[in-house]
Amino acid sequence: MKISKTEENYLKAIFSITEKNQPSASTNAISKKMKTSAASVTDMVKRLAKKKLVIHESHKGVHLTKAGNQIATMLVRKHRLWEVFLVEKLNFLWDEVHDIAEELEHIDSDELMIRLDDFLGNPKFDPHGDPIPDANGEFATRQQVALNELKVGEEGIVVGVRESSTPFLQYLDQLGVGLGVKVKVVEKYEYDNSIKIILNKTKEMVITGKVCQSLFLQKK
Amino acid sequence: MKISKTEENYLKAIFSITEKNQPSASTNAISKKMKTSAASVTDMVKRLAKKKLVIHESHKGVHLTKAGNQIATMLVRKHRLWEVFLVEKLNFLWDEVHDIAEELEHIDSDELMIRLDDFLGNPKFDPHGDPIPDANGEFATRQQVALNELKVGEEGIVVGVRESSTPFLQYLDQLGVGLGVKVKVVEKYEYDNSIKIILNKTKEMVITGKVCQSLFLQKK
DNA sequence: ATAAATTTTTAGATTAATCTAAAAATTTAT
DNA sequence: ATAAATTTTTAGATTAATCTAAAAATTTAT
Repeated sequence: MKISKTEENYLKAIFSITEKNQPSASTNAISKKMKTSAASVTDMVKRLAKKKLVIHESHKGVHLTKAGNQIATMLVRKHRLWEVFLVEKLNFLWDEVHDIAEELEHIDSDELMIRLDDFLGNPKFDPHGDPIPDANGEFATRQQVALNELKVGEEGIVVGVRESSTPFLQYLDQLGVGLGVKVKVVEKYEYDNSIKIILNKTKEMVITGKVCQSLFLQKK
Repeated sequence: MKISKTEENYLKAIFSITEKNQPSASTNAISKKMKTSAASVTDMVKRLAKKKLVIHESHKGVHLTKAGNQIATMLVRKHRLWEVFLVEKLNFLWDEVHDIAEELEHIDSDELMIRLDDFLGNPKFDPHGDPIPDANGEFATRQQVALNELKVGEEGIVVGVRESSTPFLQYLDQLGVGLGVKVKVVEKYEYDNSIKIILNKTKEMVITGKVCQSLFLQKK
């Protein structure tokens, strides 16, 4: 069965909406993510349902079938592997790779992905710290906490970000925060949830509660 | 101006037909290459003409404008650079890369191609020995002759093939012929244009006139 | 619990890319 | 040089993906 690039993008949108325990994705939520009209979504959802990639009850939202989920997961795998390639091999910055990977993920060749995976050393996480599902669709898990959950005196290493928008990533670059950076919590300010930290045992700074929530660390 | 993948493929088809001094590509020739009906070609050609990518006189065939030629050349550049990547970095064989490169060539990012080119060491020829146009669209040239033009006693190194079909390339693999192989002409048989050669100073064999015509060598 | 607001679907159109069949134009062969 | 063959174009349809406007269904608020 042939699946168009557009259909693939809808599957990915539904996947990302239902990822966080949401039982189903609403027409509106999908149209927002896909930047199309709600009417287009209704149409497309019907087509995907005919192909058994989603389950749709009128006015109740959609969720992926096993087959649909498999396709979406492989798109995530391809996206993240290409991002590793772009950063590790072509020296792109972590905030520059999303759009290109968005195109590369639609290249259809299992053999290519096997070889790319090997070439990259079978990475388990992408340049933003997001897990790369393996060829069977299994996501690696990792012991991690958001920075705002650390107590004063505790230390950790940055392993991921909650959000991969270009502005956020560039802001982190400005602060000197990236994956692998050591963080020690020096002080916590209840008043606005900001935190004073030391980066790599050298650089002291205060960061806002908003940023703290979006940084994942592995405790030491 | 946005150019669809389909439009790009038509431009490439017209490029490859007109490449060998043909002043224009006929509707039929394009339909054969694109595996579509002649009617579809007429339609598409009109659309490309409206975008100033081709010149079309009814019933007389089409040729690329400067802009159309530029796009086609960059597609060739991208195709061949990706082929180098697939063979050099991902260890694909030279007969396995065409279809994947056919997809990768449509990825639209100048920055990506600059970095890929650098990563690969700015190669001038692809895994089949075909020249890779530079970012300005200039093709490298090379002193080369077809094997059938060598005289008895002359030697050369295989630098290219006239045809990159999978069967031909696999046949060459079987013979032990690939880019970089040294060839010495030992004898020429007028009767059927076959030639007796020695490969890499060790392996003697007779190859047919058909194969001789399709192998390009650099004389020593 | 019903009216108002919101969400979703339906109806009807549009555009890109394709098709087949028929008509028109061009080329080839006698 | 004209008839036959071939090539190209036109006409009219089709499919995927999209849209706006209106209708229908659901949810929210009084």
